[in-house]
Amino acid sequence: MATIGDVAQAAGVSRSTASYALSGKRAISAEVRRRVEDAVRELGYTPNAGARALATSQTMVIGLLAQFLDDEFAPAMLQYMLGVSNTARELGYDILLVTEADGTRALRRITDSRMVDGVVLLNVAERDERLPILRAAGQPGALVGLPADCTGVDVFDLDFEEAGRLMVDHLHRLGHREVALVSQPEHVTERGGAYVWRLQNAAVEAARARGITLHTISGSSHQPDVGQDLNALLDAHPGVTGLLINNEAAAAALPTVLHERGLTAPSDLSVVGRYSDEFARTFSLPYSSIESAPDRLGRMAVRQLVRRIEGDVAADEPHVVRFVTPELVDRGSTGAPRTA
Amino acid sequence: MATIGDVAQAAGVSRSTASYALSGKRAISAEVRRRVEDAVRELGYTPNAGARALATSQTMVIGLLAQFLDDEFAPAMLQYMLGVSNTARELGYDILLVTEADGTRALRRITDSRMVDGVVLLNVAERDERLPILRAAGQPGALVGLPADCTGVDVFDLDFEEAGRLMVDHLHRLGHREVALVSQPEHVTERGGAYVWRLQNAAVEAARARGITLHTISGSSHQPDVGQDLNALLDAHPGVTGLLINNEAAAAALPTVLHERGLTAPSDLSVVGRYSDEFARTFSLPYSSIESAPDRLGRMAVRQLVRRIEGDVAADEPHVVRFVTPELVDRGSTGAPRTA
DNA sequence: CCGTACCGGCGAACCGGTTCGACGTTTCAC
DNA sequence: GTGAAACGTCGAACCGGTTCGCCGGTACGG
Repeated sequence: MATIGDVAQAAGVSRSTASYALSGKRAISAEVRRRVEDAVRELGYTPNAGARALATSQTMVIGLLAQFLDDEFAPAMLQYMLGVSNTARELGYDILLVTEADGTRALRRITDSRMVDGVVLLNVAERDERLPILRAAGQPGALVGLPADCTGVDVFDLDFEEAGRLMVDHLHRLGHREVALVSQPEHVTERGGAYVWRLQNAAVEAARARGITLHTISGSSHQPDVGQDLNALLDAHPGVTGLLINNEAAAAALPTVLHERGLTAPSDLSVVGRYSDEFARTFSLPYSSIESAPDRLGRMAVRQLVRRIEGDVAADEPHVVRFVTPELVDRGSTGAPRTA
Repeated sequence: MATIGDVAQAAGVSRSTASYALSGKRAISAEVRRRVEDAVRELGYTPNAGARALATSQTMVIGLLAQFLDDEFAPAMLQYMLGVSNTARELGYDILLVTEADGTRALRRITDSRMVDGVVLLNVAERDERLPILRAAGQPGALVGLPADCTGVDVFDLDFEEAGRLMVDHLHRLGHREVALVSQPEHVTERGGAYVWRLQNAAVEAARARGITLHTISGSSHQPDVGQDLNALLDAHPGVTGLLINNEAAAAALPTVLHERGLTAPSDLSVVGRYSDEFARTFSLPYSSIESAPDRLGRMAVRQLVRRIEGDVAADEPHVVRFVTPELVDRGSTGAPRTA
């Protein structure tokens, strides 16, 4: 492999001059610049990433910590990862992917060894063990998901409270008076997936304010079971005319369940989900839903992270906690309740 | 951050001695080793990855090129990625994730700049543009997917020919005489997804050998459409008693289609799919299927790649092309044909 | 008793970049 | 005509590791 020394020699200049000619950080005569650029082309020179990282203490790599927890719906994670990865590349960064089960050890490893310039944490829990380590590392970090303590990091998440209200209000306006909310499995909540009860609490509150009945259950995240959960719910509350689904597995199972019970949306039952548009298209879920916008959140996180890395933002500028306003995508699965 | 110089100073030895004490590449007295290790602990020393890479020309990073093509079923890719990532970590390597649309440019970038010690290519096409670049790079590479030209790389793939035969034989043995195969969309095949027709050709051949009728169609990879494709198929060939599904989207859509037509498997129709067990569990697909073993393939690819990187295998040792023997997971969706 | 081998440690060079300070030439204002 | 500023280039130092060669001291065999 050609080094910058080879380039300099071929162009008949010193190494430093070659470096300046390529970086443009000092004035270089047009003639010399041309000779250097020719040499680069001819030798197929590409700077050695390790050497550059050592000299500049910048790696142009962002760490992506994706936590795949049991009982969580994996395909949804892919959307976030792609949003992060593609945006990073657009901004000139590569992605070091970490899927290690022990996220704390992994985070320590990549920050301590200076493999990355900053870190994106996905699937952040209420009290995420990775956060203290990230703060100690002194590297910028951006989160997708809302922890209890946001100091020192930039945080991005869907506004799940607003999502809960929106779901309830939507059905309330259509005339529904008894609805049910299916959440993620309890493991997820206990492990710190705060978004589950953020949405649920807001929905409960909105239902009370509107004076309508809201049943809440947590459905399994695996498939034979979640179908049974849904059936049990519908059996237990025959008066329910609307379903709110904050559980991807439940959403995916719902078409089959409704078929089996001979129900169709929206004539028999109104349904509102909460998942990404991509997810809806892949599985042809015909339900109106709150767009969870994973690619957008990943994109926002990386954008802000890169601003911090590159110092475009003053070090003392307060960190942001930004909530994406949920939008309801109408797929025609809601209407007036059946006039039982 | 502490450097090895700091460690050496704290331990009262030279930098080289500290290095040898940690690497064990030369004999060091127990006393000195203890002092060095204490200093490491005390200072929280972690070697700088860039510096080490520069000195050893080893980065301990593997490039993972995941190609997300339109009209291909994205969630399946995640399984491969996780197999690769987790195995790499077990072997001491980190993963540089590349999802760039232009895989050739990305591959050139990460190899030329020596960011990685080797590369895993996913979703390899019949004539993959990334291959010539990989060969020119002179870095070891492992592929998941079978290209036309395998020279210079290690290749791992499911034995799709055997899978096609297995599907046909299985239904033939049960007494079926007219079956249909649903493949991926034609875009996928045209773009070089050779596995589609590798399976199909073998299935056609096996059907001829057994003297049974096999209809073949290519279904859409998106959902509203693939359901229609399936309905059209069943309408056109009412004599079909068995369905072979080599198309994840079709498999996911099938339960709904069968419900709508009032059919159940296996009493009305026998069904054999081709997808991963993980996929089956996530979507509760109740069909017997050929296990596509994405995690296993990813694991095999990384294992072999690391062997090459670490020189455990002689440079001239022939490269391997290894086919995983498909296994049929019985989920009870096949039986004797209905005695129409 | 001497030569040799080995042990344990040190100093220096090297990996391949970037960047600072210096220095000789021009250019230009006064 | 002279001093200062700007321009273009170079040499050297540095980033933080690893590794090679060397050397003094000790053990050991002949």
